[in-house]
Amino acid sequence: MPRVTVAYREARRDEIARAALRCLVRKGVRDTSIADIVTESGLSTGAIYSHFSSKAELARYIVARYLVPHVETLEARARKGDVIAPRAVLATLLRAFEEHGLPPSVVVQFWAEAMVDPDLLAQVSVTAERLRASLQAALQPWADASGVAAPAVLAADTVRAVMALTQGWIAHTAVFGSRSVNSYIESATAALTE
Amino acid sequence: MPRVTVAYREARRDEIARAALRCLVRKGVRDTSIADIVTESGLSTGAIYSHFSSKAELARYIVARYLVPHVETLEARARKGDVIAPRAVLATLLRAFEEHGLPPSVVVQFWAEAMVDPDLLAQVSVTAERLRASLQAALQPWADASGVAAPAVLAADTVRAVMALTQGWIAHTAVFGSRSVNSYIESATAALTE
DNA sequence: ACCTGAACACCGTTCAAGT
DNA sequence: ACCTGAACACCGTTCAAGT
Repeated sequence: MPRVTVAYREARRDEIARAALRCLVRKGVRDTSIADIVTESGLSTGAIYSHFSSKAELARYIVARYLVPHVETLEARARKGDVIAPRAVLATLLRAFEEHGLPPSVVVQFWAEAMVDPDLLAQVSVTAERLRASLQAALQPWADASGVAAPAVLAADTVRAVMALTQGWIAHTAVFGSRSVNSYIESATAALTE
Repeated sequence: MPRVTVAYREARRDEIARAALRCLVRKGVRDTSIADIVTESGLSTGAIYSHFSSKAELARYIVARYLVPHVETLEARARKGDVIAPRAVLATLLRAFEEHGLPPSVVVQFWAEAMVDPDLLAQVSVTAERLRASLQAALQPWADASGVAAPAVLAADTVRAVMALTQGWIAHTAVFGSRSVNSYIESATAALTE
């Protein structure tokens, strides 16, 4: 029987996760220790471990708690118009990402963590699948209007491409420094259409 | 005064780096310990530290030693033809990458390391700059033939786009599983040209 | 039930001692 | 000069003891 309410527990988890996220943004995933999170949150080691079974589970919680709202914002934006072209979806996706607080460098570090933590990879995959399904729905009118034989296949392939292009922008921005969304889309288009 | 030749020293560094790379591919960057490299190489902790000042310097050496040859192979391929379109450069780049042994998941992990190790970021930047300059030279004939007012600017922008598209393929493959080079290029083109 | 903080196993790195 | 491996500071995690 819980002595505190579920809401209290969730608030406490959130408090820890927010403190952890501030550390991650400041110091990076590898260089953030439990001791850092203890200092940042003002709690003790044991308190953190009574809410999360491990550092890895805390990372998974952060992905679920702070990346999913990002995805929801992106979903909402992608559905604002009616017939939306893939370029517009990509631009919306990248601009929404730019405006949100999560730095590309942190996203790349979570990808790397997922390469080494199967549970985190599963978490990332679930989040990505939600985004994928939603973007595909947003692109369906465009695919239908394209007059192609199999518009569902076109929409599915196009969404994967949009997601890969988003990842390209994130990785490029993280490694080589900030890059304008417009010039990325324009030069990628020029490169592919020759 | 060195008791052994420079060549011997370099061979020893290589021996350690190769053992380390086998560990990285098998266990991931974060989960490879010095103890693992000691076991894999058959040397002692001290022997490794008498050749590399830290684990970070070993990582930098691996990037310089095993990524630069990749880059050289890509450079060579990119220059095989005469007037090469960006799509062909991208396809060559991705296919060369596919055929070489370095898994995309390891590349993503090195990006993440670079986010947290300024010296490694500098190393990655130097390697990338070499590749960039070489690909730009390979694309110059195409840019000149395009009849645009500033072909040098077009070539420079296009190369950045090709590199970002390559990073997109690497990140997408690492996170969502293996993806065919052709379908990636085709669906990205379809997405951008609407 | 939730929390504390000392204790534990393990990590990267150092260094006195060998050859 | 190169190498050994015990020693050190620090990491993530556990757990007996408090409230």
